[in-house]
Order: sequence, then C-alpha cells, then structure tokens
Amino acid sequence: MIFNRTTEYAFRIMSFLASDKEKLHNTSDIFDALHIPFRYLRKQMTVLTKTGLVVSIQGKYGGYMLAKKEKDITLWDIVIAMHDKLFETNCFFGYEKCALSQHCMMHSRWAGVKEMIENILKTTTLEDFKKENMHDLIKMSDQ
Amino acid sequence: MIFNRTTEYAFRIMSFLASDKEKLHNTSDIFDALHIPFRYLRKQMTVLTKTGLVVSIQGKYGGYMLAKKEKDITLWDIVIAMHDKLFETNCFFGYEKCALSQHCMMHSRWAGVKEMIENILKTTTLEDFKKENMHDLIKMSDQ
DNA sequence: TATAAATAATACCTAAAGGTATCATATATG
DNA sequence: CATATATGATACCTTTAGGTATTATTTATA
Repeated sequence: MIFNRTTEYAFRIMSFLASDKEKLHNTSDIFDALHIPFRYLRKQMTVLTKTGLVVSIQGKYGGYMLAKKEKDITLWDIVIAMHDKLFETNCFFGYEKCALSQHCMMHSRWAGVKEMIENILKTTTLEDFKKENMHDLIKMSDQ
Repeated sequence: MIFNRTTEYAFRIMSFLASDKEKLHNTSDIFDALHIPFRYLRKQMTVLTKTGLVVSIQGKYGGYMLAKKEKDITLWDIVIAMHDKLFETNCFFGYEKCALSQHCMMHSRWAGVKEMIENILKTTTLEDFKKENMHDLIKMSDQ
C-alpha cells in the first residue's frame, strides 16, 4: 500500500464521480458502488467538499458532484487534498537533511522513483477513468 | 514516507553495520551514530536478529554484526524482514482482485512503478553503503 | 564465583489512522 | 409548514505503529 487507505478511497470516489458526471450522487449511491465503510464515507465526502474537489448539494435529493471538469482534476490534486505523507520526505532513509547537502548513494536512484510517481500523478486526470473502464473495475472488486 | 519508519530504521542500522563489518557494535554504538530512540532500537535489534539478518553476541562485550557478507544482503531482504506492507497490494486503488482479472487504466503504469522500486531494492546490496558514504550521511542528518 | 555490562523477553503506554454514533442543519415537496 | 431525506459537525471508539519500562538471562573477567 503505497498510499494510505484514505487516499485510495479518495481515488475510488473521484473516479466514480467522474464516471457519470451529469448525475448528482448521494452517499448511498457511492456506497453501493464502492463499499467504503458508510459512515467513514460520509465523513470523507465532507472532507472532499471542503478541499474544493467536489461540490455538495444539501437537503432532500442532495448529493455530490465533481467541482471541475474531469480533465482539470489530476490524481496529484487528490493526493495533496488528502495530505498523504508519501511526498513529505525525499531521503530514502528518511533523513531530513539529505536533500539539502551532500547526497547519499541512494539519492539519485530514489529521486528517480519519486519523480516517476509524481509524473504519473500529475499527468493522469479523471478523464482517464470514465465510463466502462471504471464500471469494470468496480465489478471486479466486488467478486 | 514510502516505507514505514521501522523499515527506514532498519535501512539505517544495516547500513551502519555494513560500514564497519569487523567490529561488533553494541546498541549504544548504534544509538550514538543513528539516534534512533534507544529502547526502540534495542527492541528492533532483537527483531533483526530473529530474522537472521544480524547475529547477536550476548553477555559483556557482546553486540551485533551482519549475519552475511554485505554483497549478499539486499535492501529487498530488509523490507521483507520488516514485513513492510508496501508490496502487499498491487492495484493502484487498493482493490484486491485487480491484478487477477481485467486490468484498470492505471494498472500498467502502476505496475511500472512497483517494478522499478522492486528492481532497485533487489539489486542494491549493503556493499553499496560502505565506509565514507555512510559516515557522511550520518553526519549530515546530525546537523 | 561475584560483578558488570551486554542482549532477551515481556508488558505496558502513546499517537495517529481508520471507523462509528449522534445530533444539527438544509431543502424539496406534499 | 410538516416531513422525509439529504449533508454537516462533533465526539467518541478501535486498531496499529511506534515507543517506554522492567525484569530475566548471558558471559567476560577480576
């Protein structure tokens, strides 16, 4: 598990919302599709709302939808919104100062890993997760 | 922090032991060099001993040394010994079944990341962390 | 053989992530 | 305007990783 569980949940939720942008999805819809623990999902939806990634409509027939177009939301945006600590330190050994002065043997190799991950996250948008692809994925996890 | 803290500690400890294989290092030596919380370090040294990565000598003037030659201990061995959950799931979204049936949009890209990390860990041995390099690194983190 | 100095074993404590429960607030519609 | 059904806020519970404390065991050597 490279990302923490909450970040993975956010990926799933945002991808699901992207799969059918027109409709407003309430928590039960999302729960039925993704089976994230219901009350935790409720809480996380308000977090996603506060970060500005989704827009909520309160009251009867309310729900959630993406705040921006799919192509304008990257996976990187989601990681940042979830405050995932993955990108907190740069040093392979977790040394704070490693990046600032002389580099250790691992440094360049590890920098390559982080760069690759960052690059994937920054260039992948929710546009890449629309329709069939997402539904297939959800069905699979359900088996 | 891609690896958990305990795994990072293990990387530091094993690298330190590799930096001067002849001498037997006791917990105080390792603590003076790495400043891992002393009592936690004590505990972790016995874990490393039980996994077979290090050999301990009990009694007065006892301590720890690598169980094998530096070139025969990879970073991968250390990750496995620490039961790091990094490589537990393969799916970007954390879906258990993803790898087994149809693959999601992220799958090949993410498989590339994991493969790159695994490759680095499996091909880097403690031989790469000997002498000056390690001492410099430790000094840096101390500032 | 007594002692000092090391590791081993075990139990407990703490902080953070993940998850649950309850009550408050918003709003469409009869 | 009452009600049903949605989200918002808040407090609390649980699990796990990380860290601490205490006692037991080992062993070199005076």
